Amino acid sequence: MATGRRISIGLPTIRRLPMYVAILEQARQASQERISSPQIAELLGFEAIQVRKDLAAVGVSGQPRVGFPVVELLQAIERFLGWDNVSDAFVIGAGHLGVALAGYDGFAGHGLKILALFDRDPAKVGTPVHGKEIFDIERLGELAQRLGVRIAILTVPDEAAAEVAGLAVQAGIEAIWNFTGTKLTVPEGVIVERMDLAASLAVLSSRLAAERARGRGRA
Amino acid sequence: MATGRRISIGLPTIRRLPMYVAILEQARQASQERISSPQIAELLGFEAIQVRKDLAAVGVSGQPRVGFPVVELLQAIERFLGWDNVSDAFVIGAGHLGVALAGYDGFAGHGLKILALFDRDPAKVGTPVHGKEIFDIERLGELAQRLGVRIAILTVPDEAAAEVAGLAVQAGIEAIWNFTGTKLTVPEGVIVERMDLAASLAVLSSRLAAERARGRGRA
DNA sequence: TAGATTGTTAATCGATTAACAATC
DNA sequence: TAGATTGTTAATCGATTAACAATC
Repeated sequence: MATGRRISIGLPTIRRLPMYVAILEQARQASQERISSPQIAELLGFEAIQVRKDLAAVGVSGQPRVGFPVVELLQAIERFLGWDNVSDAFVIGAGHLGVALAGYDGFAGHGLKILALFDRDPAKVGTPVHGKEIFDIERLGELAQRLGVRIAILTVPDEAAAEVAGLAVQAGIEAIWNFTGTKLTVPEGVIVERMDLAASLAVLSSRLAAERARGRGRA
Repeated sequence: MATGRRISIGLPTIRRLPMYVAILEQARQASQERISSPQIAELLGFEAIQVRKDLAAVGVSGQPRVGFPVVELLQAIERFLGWDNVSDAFVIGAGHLGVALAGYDGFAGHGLKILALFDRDPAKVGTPVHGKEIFDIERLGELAQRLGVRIAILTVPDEAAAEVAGLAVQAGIEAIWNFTGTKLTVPEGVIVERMDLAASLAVLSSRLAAERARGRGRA
């Protein structure tokens, strides 16, 4: 029942919250009113105690023997994540990845709405994709101001990332979701979150390499 | 100098290794022969002690007062990650994201080569993208066998993920790079690595939400 | 030599897991 | 009531950071 927004909540917990959201949405769809930590743990493949710890962090209490209220819990997590109201965003870099993200409809449920794309290439400018306009990057500041956009999704080539991030900051962007492989340096107060393809691939391929090293033979 | 492949190396370390690779490649390009942990730390924005710990984990020694040998270190990390020889992969799901990944040329340097795509939609089958054929998913087993492909990059809609992952496992796929929002259950021995868009977005948007909650006013 | 850097050993920190009393 | 589940407090585990002797 408590709503206290805790000062600090661990990053691992925050990264797990979307999984709870997915589970809880399923439960709501099935008109399930309450769900217990062992149930959630079973569905996600981890331990009940971890579920309870995570849920405690967002400040919703359960009821012994019954579990947690599905709708209330869902709302609390979405509120915590800021997924309860929509934030507008621009995609900068209308390459394959940028276009793919602009067309992804899963963001709608996560409080993210992509309004438009930006690119430097005149051949792309003016040709809408997924019903969204592609503007010249020159117009980033003007349009960010006019539309009050504070989030940029950065999908330019690695070499251009630092420069374009600078433009974004100048344009008043407050948060950059960085899909490039480049580490960005930004003024204090600007949020950068890296979507790290290479890190994920490293985990996959190192495991594969380890397995290969272990299991010789077996033609 | 030592090459000992340590039994267990922490996941956080593995996820940082690609950053070292990027830095080291730059250094090599600049014909720099040695690089010190403070130098690397400066470039990546973390502490020298962490760099030394990470590098120790892959088993290359530095020289006091001089630093680490750039080329040797680079090779050691790439060998550890399995990025030193190419693994073939299929993209399953020729939607926007799948096509974007198939066209991404950054994988070449990371030991990953996408040979072809698969989709269920007859309209997509037979129309190559980025010079790569799109096959009917029915042919996954046959082609995986014939070409010896062991990695699948899963970019189908969430609802189809579980079923298609099952097909992939049946086809002899050993490692799945999962770009869907669905948690996959696979037989023991099959590697699944999740590329978690939602987790990353959660970190970004929760920080934004926290900032918004803190800094009222300031029109 | 003097001094910067490595690598080891210890201390700190945070996250996960365990144990269990409180609750309905 | 009996028993399942919560939430708290403690224990464990692993990762990061600090301190410092060894090295060239």
